[in-house]
Amino acid sequence: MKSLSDNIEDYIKSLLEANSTIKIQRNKLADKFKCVPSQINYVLKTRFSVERGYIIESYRGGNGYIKITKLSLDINQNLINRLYNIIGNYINQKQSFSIIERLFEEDIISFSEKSLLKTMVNRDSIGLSLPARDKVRARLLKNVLETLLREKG
Amino acid sequence: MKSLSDNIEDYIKSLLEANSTIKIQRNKLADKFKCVPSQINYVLKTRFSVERGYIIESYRGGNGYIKITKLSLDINQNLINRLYNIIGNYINQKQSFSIIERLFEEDIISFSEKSLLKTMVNRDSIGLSLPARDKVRARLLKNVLETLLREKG
DNA sequence: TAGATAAAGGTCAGAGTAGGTCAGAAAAGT
DNA sequence: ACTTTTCTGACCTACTCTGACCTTTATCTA
Repeated sequence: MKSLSDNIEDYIKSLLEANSTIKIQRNKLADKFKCVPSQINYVLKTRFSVERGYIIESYRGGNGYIKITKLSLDINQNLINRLYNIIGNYINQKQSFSIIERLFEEDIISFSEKSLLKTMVNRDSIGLSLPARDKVRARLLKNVLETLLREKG
Repeated sequence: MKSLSDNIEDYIKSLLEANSTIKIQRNKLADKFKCVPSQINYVLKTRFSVERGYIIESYRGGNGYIKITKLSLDINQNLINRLYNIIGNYINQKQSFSIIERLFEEDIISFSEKSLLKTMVNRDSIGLSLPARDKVRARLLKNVLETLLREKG
């Protein structure tokens, strides 16, 4: 059974299949899914983040809207560099999962590579307590991106 | 006389006969057997471990679930299991490289997966000093082997 | 035209829902 | 009696959803 958030996510993605940029109205969408408007913000925040390759812009006031753009980077090297720069000295599990998911969606890594990487940056695998864990994760992931640049760049 | 745990075990196994992957809800199941939810975790831990050929994944929050996968053990999986058991609580870089190399030679992982894994268990990627580094590496690698069991099973 | 009102969207705390962990009590073996 | 296994409950963590309150922009009206 899919959650409300999952359904809204699916709906937005289906819109993005026809067009890489779409405009939605928050209240209308909330109405369609019979939920509170801020639910839409929650979905955008958790599923359409920059790490996942989306840009969100919005405009308030009368005739306001939310614009969602799916970035499609043609040159992988650029994407890898960008992702690399998103990672600072620390990164949490959620963000790192988003980055790995992105690499998969852009065909830079295979499905099983995705699984392996997620396993590697998983908090239980690293097994340290914070903040050491987030620091190790950042290093692991940065090194992986470097390897990917060498291999697939 | 069968214990509660035995009964829950039997029930889960009967579900797994129809499908090698099932999703359950912890609270519902606990309800069905009139026990506390953590009893389910106990059963999963004692009867559905990796060593016994099962993989457990779960998701919290609304619409949360526990996913149980039964692995069909074949030759590769036996190898993976053996490698798994070789790894203790600590493993150094050299040993881990030979395990990864072995996985590659047995066609369990691809060339690029090999590169990624080596990057991950590399001492610079982990970046800690000994013995913490070898401990983290052991955990990482064990979890990777579990993932491989799930993926390539 | 300034000020009021309406019409968007944004933020954040907290309730709700679901699973995880761990120590210790209880029961079952030996 | 002692050891191992089972079972429970208290407390923890993760994800979802709502509602109250806030900001921005457009439009209407005195």
